Amino acid sequence: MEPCGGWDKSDPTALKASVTPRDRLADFKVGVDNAIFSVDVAENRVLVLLVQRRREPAIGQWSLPGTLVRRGESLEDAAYRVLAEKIRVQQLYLEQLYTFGGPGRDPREAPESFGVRYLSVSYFALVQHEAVQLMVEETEDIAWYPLDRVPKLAFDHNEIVEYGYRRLRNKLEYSPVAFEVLPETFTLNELYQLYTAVLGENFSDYSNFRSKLLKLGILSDTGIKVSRGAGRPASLYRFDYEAFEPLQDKPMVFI
Amino acid sequence: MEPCGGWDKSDPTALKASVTPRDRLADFKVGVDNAIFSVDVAENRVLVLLVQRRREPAIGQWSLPGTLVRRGESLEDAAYRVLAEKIRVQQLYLEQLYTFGGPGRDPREAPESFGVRYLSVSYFALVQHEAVQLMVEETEDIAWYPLDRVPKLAFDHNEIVEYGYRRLRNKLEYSPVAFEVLPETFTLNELYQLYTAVLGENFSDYSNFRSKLLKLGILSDTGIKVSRGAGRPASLYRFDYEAFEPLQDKPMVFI
DNA sequence: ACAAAAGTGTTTTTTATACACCCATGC
DNA sequence: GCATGGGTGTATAAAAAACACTTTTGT
Repeated sequence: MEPCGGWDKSDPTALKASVTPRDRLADFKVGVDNAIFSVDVAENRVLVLLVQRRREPAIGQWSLPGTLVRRGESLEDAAYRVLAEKIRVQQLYLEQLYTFGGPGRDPREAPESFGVRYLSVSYFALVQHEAVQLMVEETEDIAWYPLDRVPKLAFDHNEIVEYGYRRLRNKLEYSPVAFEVLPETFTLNELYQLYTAVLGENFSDYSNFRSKLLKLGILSDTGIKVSRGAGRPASLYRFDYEAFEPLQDKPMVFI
Repeated sequence: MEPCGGWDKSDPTALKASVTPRDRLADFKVGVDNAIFSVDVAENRVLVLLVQRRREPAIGQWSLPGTLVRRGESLEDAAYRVLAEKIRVQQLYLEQLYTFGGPGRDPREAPESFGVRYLSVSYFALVQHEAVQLMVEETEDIAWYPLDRVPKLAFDHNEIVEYGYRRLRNKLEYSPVAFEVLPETFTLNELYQLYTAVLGENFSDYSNFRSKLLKLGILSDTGIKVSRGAGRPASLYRFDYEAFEPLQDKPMVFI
């Protein structure tokens, strides 16, 4: 992400360190923070899941749901665990986002201290908004926030949200994530709404979106018609995993 | 720049729980492994920098240059430090790649080591091959390997190389990394060779590549001609950072 | 002169964009 | 009937891909 110019950062103490390297190594606790997104199609907006911290540090502040990694637990397992603690959902997409791991924000992590370091591996998740059930406890607030109304979060979680949203837009354009988060059958308009909510109103007009997606040949018409209020009933489509398979390594654009 | 986790760092309620979560947290050593790529334009191939391990575990096996993170050292600093220990180079591009952190990925995680986990934050780097000076010590082998001849590496490093190469191709297509790794002035053919080596012979023909890049308006002709052996002398171009700036957030394709 | 590399232009095909218009339903 | 959302087609512009051709050098 950031190009780097001069790099003469060689540590003068490196020589000394090589004598007793073990003692100078940092000890880490590793945390996982999830940027969980969903799309509220009705309101045409993207939401992110926040929890209110009920412990120090940053008690009372909103933050991303996170946890420390336990013995024998993989990073991804930890991510799934926090997720399961906060929401119940059938379908979801999850992938690693970025790792934030520097010292220096916390005075207790001063270079010569013996305190442990805390590293955060962030994960990006996308869930189907309508199907999510929040696991609200009395002691903890948990809520969906529209992206444009996210408050100041604890730590640097605002940055993680930003980063995650960028990833969301890229994923929508270049991968079939949308189908991970749609019901098994859906109308093309529902798909279009999803894209519109994330990418903005002007990303493409509906009829061009239709033809482009249908031409890809990865959607199959179930033939079943469904009526959403007034107007002509729409066809229900299904994502065709078999047809997608051979395309999966090739770059593709879902605009 | 580095957020800490959203998890708590000292949990008083945890201790009175029947299963004490604090004790069940994993303790980590965090390592940084660099996938350092360069392009040998003359031989038309992509190279990755490997070192032969001098210490346990996996002694004698080839691996990516890596190190454990020290107290007070950021992840990126650690990445720059290993880099500086292995090579000397003026220009480079470096960014975080992925974090591998499953239990059991490092043999040092044996039971008798009291449950310490080894986590690897990998970094992707691209350097100018001609300008690199390898820091060869008597005790350590260090070498450039063509991608198609990379041996079985220690740990999960083959996977990291794969992942890094994928990143390299994407970066070349959608960002101006190439210019980070080219001399300040270069011929369009040198640029083309770089792209060809990474993306393969058939990614575009030379004349189309030329017109496309020139039409972007981010290269300025210095007017200086230079003769590479036989044939008509080529113009030296320079990457125009000012002209690129307004385009930098927009998606762009360098194919 | 001629091979080799640089550089220009033209033609064809494909893709993107805008938008006009028909279709099927609820009220 | 007519408003509403679903769906098809067409006309134009832009971009990608293929390739023929000219220019300038070394030998």
